[in-house]
Amino acid sequence: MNIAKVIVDVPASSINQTFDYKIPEQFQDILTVGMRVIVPFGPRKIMGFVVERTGESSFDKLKYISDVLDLTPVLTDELLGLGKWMANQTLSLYITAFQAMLPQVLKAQYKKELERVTEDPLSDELESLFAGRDFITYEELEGSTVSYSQIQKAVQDGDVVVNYLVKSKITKKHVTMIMPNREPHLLEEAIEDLSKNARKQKELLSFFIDNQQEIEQSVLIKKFNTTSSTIKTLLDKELLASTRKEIYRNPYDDKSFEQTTALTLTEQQQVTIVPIKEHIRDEKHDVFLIHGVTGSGKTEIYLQAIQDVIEKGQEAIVLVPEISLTPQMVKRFKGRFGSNVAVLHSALSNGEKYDEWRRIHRKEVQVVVGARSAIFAPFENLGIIIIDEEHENSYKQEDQPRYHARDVAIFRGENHRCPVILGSATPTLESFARAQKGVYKLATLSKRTNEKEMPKVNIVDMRNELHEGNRSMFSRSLKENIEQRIQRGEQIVLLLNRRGYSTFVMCRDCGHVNECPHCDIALTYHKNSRQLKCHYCSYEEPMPTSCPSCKSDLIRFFGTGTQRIEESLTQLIPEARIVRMDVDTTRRKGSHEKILNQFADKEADILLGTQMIAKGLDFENVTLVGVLTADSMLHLPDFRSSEKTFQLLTQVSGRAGRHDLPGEVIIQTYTPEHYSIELASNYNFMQFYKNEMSTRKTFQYPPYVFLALITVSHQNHVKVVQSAQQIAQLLLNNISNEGTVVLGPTPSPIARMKDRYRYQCMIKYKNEPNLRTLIRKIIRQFDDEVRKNDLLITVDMQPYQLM
DNA sequence: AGCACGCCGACT
DNA sequence: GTCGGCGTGCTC
Repeated sequence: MNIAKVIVDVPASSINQTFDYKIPEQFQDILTVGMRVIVPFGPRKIMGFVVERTGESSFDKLKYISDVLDLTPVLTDELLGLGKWMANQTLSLYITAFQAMLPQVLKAQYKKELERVTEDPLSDELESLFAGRDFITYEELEGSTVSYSQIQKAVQDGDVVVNYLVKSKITKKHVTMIMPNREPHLLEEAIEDLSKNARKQKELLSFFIDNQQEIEQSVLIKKFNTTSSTIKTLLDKELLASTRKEIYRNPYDDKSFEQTTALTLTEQQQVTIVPIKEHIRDEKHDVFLIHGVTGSGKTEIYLQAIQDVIEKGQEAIVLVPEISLTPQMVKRFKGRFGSNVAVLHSALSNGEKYDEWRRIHRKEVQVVVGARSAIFAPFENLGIIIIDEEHENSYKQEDQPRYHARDVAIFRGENHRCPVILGSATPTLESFARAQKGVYKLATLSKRTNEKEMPKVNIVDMRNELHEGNRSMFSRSLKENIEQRIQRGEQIVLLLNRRGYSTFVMCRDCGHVNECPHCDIALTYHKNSRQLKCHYCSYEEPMPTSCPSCKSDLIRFFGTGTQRIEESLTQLIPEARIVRMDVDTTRRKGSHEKILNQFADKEADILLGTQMIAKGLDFENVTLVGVLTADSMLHLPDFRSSEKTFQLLTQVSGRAGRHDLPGEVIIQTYTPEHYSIELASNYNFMQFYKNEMSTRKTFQYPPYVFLALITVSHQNHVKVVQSAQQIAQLLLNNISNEGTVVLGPTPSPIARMKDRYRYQCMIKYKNEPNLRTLIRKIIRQFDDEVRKNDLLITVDMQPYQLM
């Protein structure tokens, strides 16, 4: 077993296979499957993952592994299998799948340097560059006048060598610990020997006579109001000793969470949790879909199920959508399980993420709460996996590997024979249909734990407002209600559903719209910088003063940013104190929490924001929720737009009247008759499900069919169309089932991005067992084009964003 | 992907 | 002759 099969860190389809290496003697005992290694690959050195140990190889000129990077495997056997499965499912590369399962800092970085190996004089240029040193980096070389062939010659002559370095950017945080280095009685003697002036030294030594333990240097310095030089003197005399100890960054101070205990469950909660607990006890896999209205106590069910898992000595993964947005969620888990919880989310720094990951890896915690990628937590004894707000599309990764966390969760649940819980007030049609078919087990929580009714929802037809001369963004009813709440000292949440709606610039005379010169998309106006920016590339230009097309100066920006709403709201209701929450105001770390705390402390009457305020927020004083434009994303080219609208309206309505005060919701819309708006206002999920399912059936969309989306892009328009047509033709010629439909090629909804034209083919299929193999085969035929002519082909086996 | 190698035209 | 540009093929 002295050969290792390695997946190397080269993201190219021609390298998507294992490479065999001999294991040097000194690594024979320690090298295990799942570890990262450094291997020679051609002339350079790169990182790779060991996926198998074997005794034989069909390749006869094997090289040796150069180095081993880990003491314990970073990928368990299960995760290796998962990575392989995921790569096959999503048609991505093994190396990409493995990297996606690990924290960023474990990714290798590569450097090249030139080393001088001779005393003989080199060429003048090289000599001045080395300037007496033995090494120079390639960055220095690039900025110099030394030519490539000059180096080549020096290498050939054996005067210099090129070193290929593999660096890992692991950043461990250390503290210095101080401890006594002598028996107490010897320290006593030492105090006697010290001069009278050495007061601090004596104090320190007598401290260590009483305390034989180690103590952090910085704490010691503070405690005795001294400096590191005093300590150093004692260290030099070898009376004290010091070690460097690695510490974890703890983004949450565990002590600050008030401890909670299990609540008594309602009857509905009880009925729901019993079968889950049985599955935990019997180590049986099944998927449970908990369809529970907002406030029905889903989280308490999660917590009590996890309690069982912990008591069995097993582990739990909880996925929540973008957790930085819901500090309240973290609080609930930390409050119940304390320091037994690791938290992984996008707002953490890379170092913090790595620290949390290591706490999981070392089995120092049993629970992880986190966003999408937390599904890869390296636990080996999972007892439950929970996906809260199951319908959220942030569970789908939008770059390679394009996986859906729900699928990964179910795969892991099968591996570990443990239940997977999906929870939502508005489940996806996919999941709910599976529950109806009995594939998932459905549990319904129709009652709120506090027995309160859901807030009443009023729909305002904005067309009437317009007819009656109200051209503002606020209906009379909404304005009156806001004023009323402010008078009563209650609070208001206003949602601007901005997707597909932002502020573009248009000429009122000729209708000219300023577009990005590199992408087929209107530029967005940013007030702060007075610039027009493209959201897809980095292009920006100053706001024009006259129309570039007809020179008219009637050029205005249209649409509705939160900034504009805030301005007009202040005009309308001058006494209102408003806090705004959107991408602009939450960019800085911690600003998110700051805004929410400000609102919670009643320093503002109105919280105005985009979708990010729709989820998980819970303020007891909020009695009015207003949705400014409910239908703004209804007309996007996306078959899920009705579903997304229904979900958003239902979620945001749940923000009102969660406590003693009754809540009310006002939805403004230009299409009040649309079923997704009407049914959201009645909280009628079942009817929405039926309606939407029948449209999905008519137009053949999921869950009735599966989708696959192939996108082709290139600078040359003709080339894209040609290649996309060829791909569509190859698909058509080779599909095995008559029910399979190949649509397109059609231009993507954003037909050009970063100067590249984009065309797509959509495949709708019910049963096409060889589709993945077929697509892979077709793409391989374009390998040459991809490499030589900069053609780009991407495949999404489960598209959520059709852009 | 990234690197070496080899061929070619251009230039001191 | 020497330099840099690009196409080709290989990486255990």
